[in-house]
Amino acid sequence: MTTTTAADRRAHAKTQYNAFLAACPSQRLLARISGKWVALVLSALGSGPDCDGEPRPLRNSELARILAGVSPKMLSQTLRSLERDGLVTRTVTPTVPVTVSYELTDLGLSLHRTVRELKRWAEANRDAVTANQQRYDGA
Amino acid sequence: MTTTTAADRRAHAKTQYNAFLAACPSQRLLARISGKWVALVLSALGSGPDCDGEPRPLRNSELARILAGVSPKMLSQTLRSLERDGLVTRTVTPTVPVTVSYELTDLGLSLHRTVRELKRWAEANRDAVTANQQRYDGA
DNA sequence: CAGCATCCGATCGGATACTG
DNA sequence: CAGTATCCGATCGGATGCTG
Repeated sequence: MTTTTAADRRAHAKTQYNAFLAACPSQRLLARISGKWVALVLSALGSGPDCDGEPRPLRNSELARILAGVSPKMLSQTLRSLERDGLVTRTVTPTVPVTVSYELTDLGLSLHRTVRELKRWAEANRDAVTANQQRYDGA
Repeated sequence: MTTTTAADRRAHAKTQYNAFLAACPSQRLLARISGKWVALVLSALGSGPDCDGEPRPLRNSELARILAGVSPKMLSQTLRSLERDGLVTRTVTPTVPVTVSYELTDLGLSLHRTVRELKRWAEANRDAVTANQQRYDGA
């Protein structure tokens, strides 16, 4: 009985596909930037504390202030994953108490520019999307 | 006792910030495209079944085949949210059994182009990021 | 000041089974 | 064929408390 069921085939396809997805750069990138705070951190570091200036390094506490609602845990977690990917650098200055500052790398800067494109799309089409949603919900 | 604690202030800031985030177009956009299948659906509809052609409408089952590992639930859910946002159209042809096809709207097409930029960044920098991660993990 | 550990609720996504 | 409903595990993100 070589009954290969549809479920079997799907299971196999899924395994294959998961492997593909895991290697897929687009998926990895999306996973990277889709965190709740990632884009905001990139934005803060890439546009300065007022979100409309030049890139410049920021201290942990400055970031915490700019990203008003962030918990220490998520800020830390976000920054470490960005550091791991080589998108930001972490610099420790051994003052008392210690000072830590974060800065975009060139790689991070280039991603920031790309993300800004997305942001522009969002700003340009926000109203259209909202209108579509309301039309859809009303129908 | 007007002891406004740091926690109080943070709670307030958080409420404010959550409201801001909810309205923030960037956040909404990220929430939109960061679903596991959203980018893949956009990509399939925007580049044809071989992911390297012209945009063209696809049937539900075609999408299911292209996105090999997707469950019916997530495919449906993803498509409906995209439809709600006015990024895809859903067309029902009353054959027997019914035929449903999905197609990018102009809005969806413009988002697809933006997402492709991200994808290009990912492909161009995948190796650099992977190398950074390995260096980080080894250290 | 910076960051980690723990606990917990909310949400996401998958498996399965069922309807028009 | 297309879509829905339910259940469940995994993950995400927040709150709190503690360390160097």
